[in-house]
Amino acid sequence: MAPRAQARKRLLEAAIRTLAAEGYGGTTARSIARTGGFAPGVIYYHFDDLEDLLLAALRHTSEIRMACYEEALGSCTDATELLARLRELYAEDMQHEGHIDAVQELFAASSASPRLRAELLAHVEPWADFAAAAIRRLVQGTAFEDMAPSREIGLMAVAMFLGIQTITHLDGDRDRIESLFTTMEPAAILWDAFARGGGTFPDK
Amino acid sequence: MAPRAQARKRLLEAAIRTLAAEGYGGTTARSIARTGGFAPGVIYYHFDDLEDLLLAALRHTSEIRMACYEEALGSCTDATELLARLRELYAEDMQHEGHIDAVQELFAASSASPRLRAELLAHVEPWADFAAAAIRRLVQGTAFEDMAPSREIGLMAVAMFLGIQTITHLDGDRDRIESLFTTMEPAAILWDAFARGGGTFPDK
Amino acid sequence: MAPRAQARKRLLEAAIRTLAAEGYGGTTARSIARTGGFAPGVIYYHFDDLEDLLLAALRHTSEIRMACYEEALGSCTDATELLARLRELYAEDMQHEGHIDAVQELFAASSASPRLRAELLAHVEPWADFAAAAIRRLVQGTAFEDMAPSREIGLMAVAMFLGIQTITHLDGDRDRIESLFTTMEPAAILWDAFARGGGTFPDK
Amino acid sequence: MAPRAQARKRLLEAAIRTLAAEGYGGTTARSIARTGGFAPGVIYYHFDDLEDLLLAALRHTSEIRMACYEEALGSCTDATELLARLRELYAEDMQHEGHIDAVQELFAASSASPRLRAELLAHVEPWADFAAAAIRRLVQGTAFEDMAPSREIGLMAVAMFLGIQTITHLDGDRDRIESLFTTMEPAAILWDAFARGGGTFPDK
DNA sequence: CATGAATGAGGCTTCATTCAT
DNA sequence: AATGAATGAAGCCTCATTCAT
Repeated sequence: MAPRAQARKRLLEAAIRTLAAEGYGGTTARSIARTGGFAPGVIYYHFDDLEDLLLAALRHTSEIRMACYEEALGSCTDATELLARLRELYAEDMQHEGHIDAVQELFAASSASPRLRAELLAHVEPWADFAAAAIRRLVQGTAFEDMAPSREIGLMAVAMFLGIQTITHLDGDRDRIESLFTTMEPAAILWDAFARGGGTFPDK
Repeated sequence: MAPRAQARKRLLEAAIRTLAAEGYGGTTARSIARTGGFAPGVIYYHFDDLEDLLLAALRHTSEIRMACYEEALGSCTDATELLARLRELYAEDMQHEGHIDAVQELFAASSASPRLRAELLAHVEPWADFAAAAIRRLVQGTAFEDMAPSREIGLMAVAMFLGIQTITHLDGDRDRIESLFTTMEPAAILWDAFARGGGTFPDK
Repeated sequence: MAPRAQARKRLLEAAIRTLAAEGYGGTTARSIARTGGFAPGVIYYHFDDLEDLLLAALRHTSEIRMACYEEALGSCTDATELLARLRELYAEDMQHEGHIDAVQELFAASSASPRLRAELLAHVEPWADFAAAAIRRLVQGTAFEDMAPSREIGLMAVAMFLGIQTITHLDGDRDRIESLFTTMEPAAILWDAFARGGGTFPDK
Repeated sequence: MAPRAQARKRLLEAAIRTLAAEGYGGTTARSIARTGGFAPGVIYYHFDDLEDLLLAALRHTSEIRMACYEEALGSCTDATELLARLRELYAEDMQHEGHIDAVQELFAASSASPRLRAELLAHVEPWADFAAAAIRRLVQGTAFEDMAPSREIGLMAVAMFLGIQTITHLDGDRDRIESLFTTMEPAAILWDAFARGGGTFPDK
């Protein structure tokens, strides 16, 4: 790998790790450098500014995660299975360096930087589309098929994800999310029964 | 009103307005003082430090809004009506000095301050309970009555609210939220028909 | 005197003294603060920028000096006397905190700051006019009266002054200037004789 | 040409061009390298440090210009012609990569570096001598011959040149200099008439 | 109660310079 | 000979906070 690209990657990952560990407010040139074990000056050798580095880090991590999610959920038509896979993906996210926490911090900081805001907005769109597609697959063939204006529903799904993240962040209690997944399970089972029944509820 | 309390209130409101207008990053002792038309020093006369002021501002605004919401939604058992009232409340929120934007900024900043985090967490709980109660009223007497572990559902409602706020913040497009309310309308109508039918779907 | 104005004056004078002592390159927020015995932050309490402070210092010192020169030379019609008074003024300049050296440094730095450049240009104009007026008084009633397009001549006088400063700066040898004044003396005497002779050269 | 010497020359010229284009403040190792299309590191291969490069650049450009001036003015005994040739040389200077601007910037920076100051001083001397010689040729055979202590007059000529440069720099208006040359023309013509008359003024 | 001048720490960024390749 | 990544010091500026008035 070119030394240039390798160095950039080191910086991107130090930025992500710092965001996750210290929050946006604690993500300074110095703290990133400390995390990555390099001098603060290097940042400016590879990026125009801190904003530039953070933007690049956002793109870097978002691409990686989007690819994972697409592969894992791309062909899922079953609510129960969808839920199970989401649960796994989420657990995986939590272990990988804190990608999600980093992104969360960037959302939080968005009002500080127009460029960051624009970049985040550009990332929300594909995630909403992706969520909408997943939901469309679920709804297909049921009575709700025509009713769901899936664009808005996709956006709501992304919103819910963000909101849950935000709250989780507050107490650092990741089990809370486990408990939400558990809460959803019966609903997913019910849904699948309904959908398989051709869109009518099963007799109780 | 005691002059002391009046002065405090001036500070609290200046803090809220500054948070909404400049974001957390732009909320400094100086900018708050500029907004409120007083000297920066006053802040330290009434509060221990900036964190203290911000915490008090959070409590102040949250109490006021909670009272409004309780009065407006407290007795609502009808999904269509609930949606309509939420819509009104939201519009009202947007006009009142930016309470919501201010709170949003504080969520964003939460990772910077443990005390802030704790305070926000303490506010999420009652809002989740409140949302859960509203949902319980909706579900009562339907087939879903026993199924919904309403605590978690209440939390998801709050999460969704936060998430939608976050996204709205990104592009400043408040119409997007209007469009979500519109999206939900048919679902609310359908639900009411189902609920009034004693928990069975109406024949199509 | 208002504390505000007093503080500003302290800063202006510290800036002038630092410019004279350390040169433009050595005139940093820190060095100015060290010179004046205050914290670097104060500068930004009273001025927008370092540039702003330096501009204000230029105006401050230029006004003071212009007033002195006007008073001393305003009514001088005699070359010998003019020269003698210039000599005194110059000696005085050298003792007063280094106003001249400071201005010299700002000229030197002008290519670093468009605003500084504009300000200096605005100061050159009145000095050139002032020099032109002095020369016009000398020439009046002689054969050269109509010939001298005094605006340009005034500019040349200012240029010469600046250039001599620049060179003097190089070796710090102030006597060199004394020697120039001495060089000019016979020419001044000759001129006065010529002028008093109604514009014809005296017999040798 | 030895590759070594060729490389040095590239550096020298890049330094001159950068000084002229960006000013002393903008002349950094990086900006010089960018101008010349080489890596910043090369500078330290050929020179001890930046100061060393700048000093060498000063010598380089000064030698070249001095040779030009000597050739063009060396034998000129006529004020009118002297003026005309100076005008040409000056126009030529302006077109050649900005030698003059570069030197001007170095004068400006002189208080930052004792070595630079010494070097400039060493260059002023020969230029003053050169100017003195030119003036001596003009004065020869006139009534003023004995009066002019030409060393000081030479210095004043150099000073005036520098000062005019400084002022020109301020507004970037090169026509101003043209206008000064035009202003001097009648004086030169008058002088030549006087000198050719053997040192007495022509009858009017 | 309130003011506003002052402080000092710390943030971002640039730069001369070094050094492994 | 040349490259370009990396370093560490230092510059500008902002900010929470204090304190004399």
